[in-house]
This record gives sequence, structure tokens and C-alpha cells, in this order.
Amino acid sequence: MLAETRRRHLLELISRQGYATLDQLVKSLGVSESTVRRDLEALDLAGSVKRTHGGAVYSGEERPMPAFDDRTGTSADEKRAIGIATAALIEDGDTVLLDGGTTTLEVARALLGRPVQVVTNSLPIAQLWASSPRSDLILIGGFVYPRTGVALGPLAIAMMNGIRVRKAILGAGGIVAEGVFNSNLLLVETERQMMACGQEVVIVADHAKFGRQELTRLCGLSEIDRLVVDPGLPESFRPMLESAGVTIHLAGASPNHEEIDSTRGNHQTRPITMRTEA
Amino acid sequence: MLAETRRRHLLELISRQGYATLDQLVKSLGVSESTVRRDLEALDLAGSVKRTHGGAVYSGEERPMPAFDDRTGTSADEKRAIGIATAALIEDGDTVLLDGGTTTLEVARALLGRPVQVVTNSLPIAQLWASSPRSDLILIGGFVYPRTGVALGPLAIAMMNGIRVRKAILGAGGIVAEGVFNSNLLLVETERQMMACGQEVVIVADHAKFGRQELTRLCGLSEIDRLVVDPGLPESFRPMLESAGVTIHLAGASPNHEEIDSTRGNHQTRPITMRTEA
DNA sequence: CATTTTCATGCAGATTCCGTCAAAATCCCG
DNA sequence: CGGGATTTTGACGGAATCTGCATGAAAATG
Repeated sequence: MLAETRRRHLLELISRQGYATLDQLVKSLGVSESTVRRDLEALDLAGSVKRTHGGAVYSGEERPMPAFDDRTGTSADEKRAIGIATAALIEDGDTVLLDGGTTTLEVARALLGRPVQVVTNSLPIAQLWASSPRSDLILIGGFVYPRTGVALGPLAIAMMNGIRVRKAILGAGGIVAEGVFNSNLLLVETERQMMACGQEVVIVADHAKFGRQELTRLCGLSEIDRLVVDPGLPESFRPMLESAGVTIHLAGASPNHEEIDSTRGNHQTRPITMRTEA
Repeated sequence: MLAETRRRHLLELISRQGYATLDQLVKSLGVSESTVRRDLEALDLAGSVKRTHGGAVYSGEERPMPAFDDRTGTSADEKRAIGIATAALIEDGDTVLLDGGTTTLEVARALLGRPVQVVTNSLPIAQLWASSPRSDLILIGGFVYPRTGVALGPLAIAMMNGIRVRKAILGAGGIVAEGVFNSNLLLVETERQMMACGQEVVIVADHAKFGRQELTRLCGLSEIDRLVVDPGLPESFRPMLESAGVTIHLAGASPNHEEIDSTRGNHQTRPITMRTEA
């Protein structure tokens, strides 16, 4: 393999994750450790990466999106549909608080360009919105949790103390009869404060989250005002949620369900205008 | 075969994949190795391809170094040198506060992977560091100023109120005898709070900033502890700064100047830390 | 402070590159 | 058409570079 090609490949691997261990790179490229070391040294000198003990971190020009991994295995299409359906719930001029996570990121994406005030503790969402001139963005600070890029902790909680928003939109790690759960204690504490900030609490979750138990309990079902979920929602949860007073919004489904309306239920964008120069 | 035709064919082959080994090209064209070498040398000279050990890579169109924000006219190299010199001032385990701006971004880049606690209100810096494991990142929240991606305003100031750091590293819009200036009132107010947070105030600026007047005054020269600047610093400023008690660090210069010393004159590859979960 | 991991350096084998030179092709001109 | 000059092409050997491995040093970890 050509050295130049190999280095390009290395850079690709590193920039995808933001960082990579030497071992990962060696296994990915199938060359010796020494070679990877030497390549990293060259890339470091060129300023594209920064060598560290055990690997390298990306330091090139900003990457559009970190594209952090999605372990849930749920298709991006479902999440996008949820994002679009949630965005339809939000009116122009609203203030919304967006939690971190892949699903809420889709909400942010669907909201792009709309005249709303966004408050978020998520770095990817902030990045997405920072360039949008049409709307205000308020960033919640705090300790940044490495992998997911969300600000958490006492500083974040204190900062949200004086903030009130129309809708607080939160993701979930798992939802069972006992309520909404998430994996991280610090995250859950921060999310509790988020819920307190919102007049209305909206949970976004794909169907794979239902029936899954996670480490820490965030809240009971009755504390949720609205839930946006894809049509794969297990039927057994419906009565449970409804009796808890949760309004269910099905994303991307046919618009014959009660709550679905949404400027466009289908994201598939079909026919429309097209013009050939004749 | 005509030489011109052969070269065109070569270029076609290389541009198709983006790269090619010498062996591939020899086999494709059915000529000797020497001939291909000579052709590649000519194409390299013409700028169409770039020769490498073992082959060549296409270098036709993309020039991925447009030097995006070049209002200052200062080259990226100078800024990078300033970043490296500033990083050399920081010891492992320090807590540093990083302001927004292109120069401080270079500091963040040079600091990548080092075991330091970084506090910043800059979205690009946060983005850069979020993927770097094993290092703490504290994000200052607030109203995000659209174009530059920094968090400002009362929320930011309030959040910094309870924070103390070893070194506060700030950029500057312009530096004159009366002190340090910047363009934006909100920005300056936030930066004042930053200075209050730091035991030591470090200003980073390239030589083009000197003698330039900007809208709002941030502070007087005597409030600066250290200044990191490229060797293009106008001589007339030296006595002025020294009498104000500012320690001057010249970036990228030979390490025979008084202030340059720091663990190692050479910035070459500082071993660091990094570790991913097993 | 001992153990384990990672890093830097030197070295040998292999590959690639460069300068030189001779053969072949092409061109120029009578 | 032919002779000689010029350019192009292919080949060869020494120099330089790249790659992988081994060894001792340095750093991280508990």
C-alpha cells in the first residue's frame, strides 16, 4: 500500500471518532506498530492529528459532525421521523430546551431554520445551531461528558436554575412501567433540572427503548406530558401511558391517529416542483 | 506512443483513484519504469500530481487550505507557533481558561491530549476537546454569539463567578499603549470576568494586532501577566510592555531569548496521556 | 515501588529512487 | 534518400528510503 494512501486512511479513521488508539489503527490497517507510529508522527508534524500516549486525537479543521456511535441499533430513519414529528409540536417563537443524545439531535436538525429559541447542553446540537443566524442559542455549560458531548453536573444544574422554557425535550435510555430511566447518575440529575425548567416535558424515544431497564430512574410516567415515538411502540405500553396522562405522538405513521397531524407526517418528500430547461 | 498522450493517460489513471503505485502505472501503460518516473516528475513539476515514495497522488483541484478567516492577514503558521509556545507555558495538571478566537483555538490544538483541565466558552474549542478522553473539559454556557461560536452574556459571567483557574488565556482584537481592545461590548464584559477567574492572565496575539485600535477597551497593559506573540512584535512596544510588568514570550523564535525556556525549547512531540476503555 | 504498557532508537532486509549511459527513435538538412 | 544531431527510451548500479523487528528507556497504573 502506498504510504500516502495509508496516511489518508489513518486520518479518516481518527477523524471519524475524534481519537483512536494505536492498537485500533494497527488492526485496521494491517501494518506494523512502527509504521503507524511513524505515520502518526508525520501527521502530527503536519498538524492533522496530535499524538498522545497510546494513540492520537484529531486536531484538523473542524469536523462537520462527530457522528458518535449509536449503540441502540435503531435505524436513523426512525429517529429522523421522530425528530420531524417533534419539531411539528413546536410553534414559531417557542423556547425549547434540548437534551443531549442522538434522538434529540434529530429534533434539533428538524428544527433548523425555524425561529425558535433553543437552549441546550449538547455540544453537537450547539454546533449545529451556532451557524444558524435566524435564532437564538443558549448554551448550558458544565462538565462535559467525554463520549456524548453533553454538559452535566452542578454547574449545569445551577445555570438552569434561572431558566424557564416552553418545552423541555429529553431523550431516554429506557422506559418501563416504573418510569423513564437513564444510564448515568450525573446525567439523570441534570435532566431532572431540565424537567423543572420546562412548562411541558416531552420525551422522545424510539420503540427499542421500551421495556429496557437502565441504571437510574429519571421520573415516573405521570411526569411526562408528551411522548414522541415511532409506530413500533409495543401495544402493552399504550394503556399504561394513557392512564398516566401522557399524550402519545406517533412519528411517521399514517395520519389517522389522534395526535398526529404534523405539517407533514411523511418525510419521504415525493413529487413536487421540478423544471427542466426546455 | 506519443509522450503527451501517455502523460494524459497517466493523469487519468491517477486522478481516477486519487493515487497510484508506480507498478500499477507501468503495467497499465506497458512502458518502462524509468519512463513513468520521468513522466511523473514532469507532472509533478506541472502541479498535476504529487510524487511520493512508491507512486503518486493526485493533487489537481482541491486546495484544502484556504486559510479561512484571514482578516488579520497573519499566516496560520504564526498562530500555530503562538499556540505551541503558549502550550509550553502550561504545566501538566494546570487548569486553564481559554477564550474564543482563532489564536486561542491554536493554543487548544497544541494542548490537545495534555492532562490539563480546560475551561472554555468557545464552541470550536469544546468540539475539539470533547473527543479527547482523559482530560476534563468544562464548558461555559450562555448566549452563543452566532458568527464566532462563543458563549457570552450575563449567564456566562454568572457561571464563571465561582470558577478559579491557574491561567486565563485570552485573545485580543487590538493592542495599543492604552491597553487591550476588542470589538464587541458583550465579549469584553465576558472577558473581564475571565480575567478575574485567572491567577495569571495570558494574552495571545500575533504582531498584526499591535497598534490596532478596536472599539472597546478590555484592560490596561499592566493587568496582563504574560504575552505570547510572534517575533514580528514591533520594537516600539517592547519597552512599553516591559515597564508595565508584562513578561513577553516570543513564539517560534530561537530559544536564546530571555523568556523562552520552558521544559524544552523544542515543541516536538510531547508525550502525553490517552487511554480508551480497555 | 513494581508491573505493564507504550515509546524511541538502531538495525537488517526489501523496495524505491536517482544519475549515468547506451540503444532506439526522431528530426533536420543537404 | 541518407547522414548526423537531438531527443526519447530502457537498463543498470549505488544511494536513499521504507518497513518490520528487537531492545532498552520512559511513562502510566495500581
